[in-house]
Amino acid sequence: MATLNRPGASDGHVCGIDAAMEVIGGKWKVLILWALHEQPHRRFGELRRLVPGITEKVLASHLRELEADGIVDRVSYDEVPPRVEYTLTKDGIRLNDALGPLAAWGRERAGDAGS
Amino acid sequence: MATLNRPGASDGHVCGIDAAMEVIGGKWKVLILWALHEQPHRRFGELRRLVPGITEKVLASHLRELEADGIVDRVSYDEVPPRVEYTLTKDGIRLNDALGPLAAWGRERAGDAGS
DNA sequence: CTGTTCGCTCACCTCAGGGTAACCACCCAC
DNA sequence: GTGGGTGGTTACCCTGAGGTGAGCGAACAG
Repeated sequence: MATLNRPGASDGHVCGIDAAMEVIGGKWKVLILWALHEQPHRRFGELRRLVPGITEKVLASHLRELEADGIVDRVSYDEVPPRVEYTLTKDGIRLNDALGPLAAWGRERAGDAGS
Repeated sequence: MATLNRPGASDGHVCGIDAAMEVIGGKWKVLILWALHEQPHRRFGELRRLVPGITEKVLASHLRELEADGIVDRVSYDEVPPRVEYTLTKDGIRLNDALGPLAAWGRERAGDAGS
């Protein structure tokens, strides 16, 4: 509905999708989201193992961005050795929900040739 | 469940989302998709105008990638001046459908502060 | 004859996101 | 004391997606 060619869109986005794309635009973001979706309350090291190939730096920075975007919640326990847990916020859960159909589409076309 | 930590995923993807992300990963892909969704059968120049800020080179390459991925259909009429029309394929339409919830999520959090 | 439209293509350059790797403070097991 | 585990941080480098600008070949307006 003409969301695209409406010049007065709020904050530079022409439709909701690129607002979402800004959040999940990182290379590993969706994988982190997915890992967190399957098993909430993961720790840093667990996440690193769950997302094979990611480096600590990138995992940390992505986690920070997701936290800043209100997608994940970071809880650090003041123990020793230091323990930090990451969870999805309500917004993050809804984001993952919204990602569901997209995942289904991708899986469908990966399995089926997509005729 | 456990799609993530399953090492034997088909072609390098751990879940359907990153398969989808490969398709819509370009900076302007979703905008093109969205423009095509709102009004099918757009021409190159129209698309360029509909997606403000994109350059010809990038539009052309993104269009080519989308075509290679079976998302858009390219029909070139052998007239003069040359005319080319782009349409969404059935797969593209379903992709846009799958993008719907994501767009809703983005719009919701753009408008609402996300409490 | 010049300029413009149309749908690109080519060569070049920039820049930010991501990769590499070392390091930190702390504690426990050996 | 040494090594390993915790959860990071910092510095540097590097690749590739994307931006810039020009041109092309035909027709048509002026």
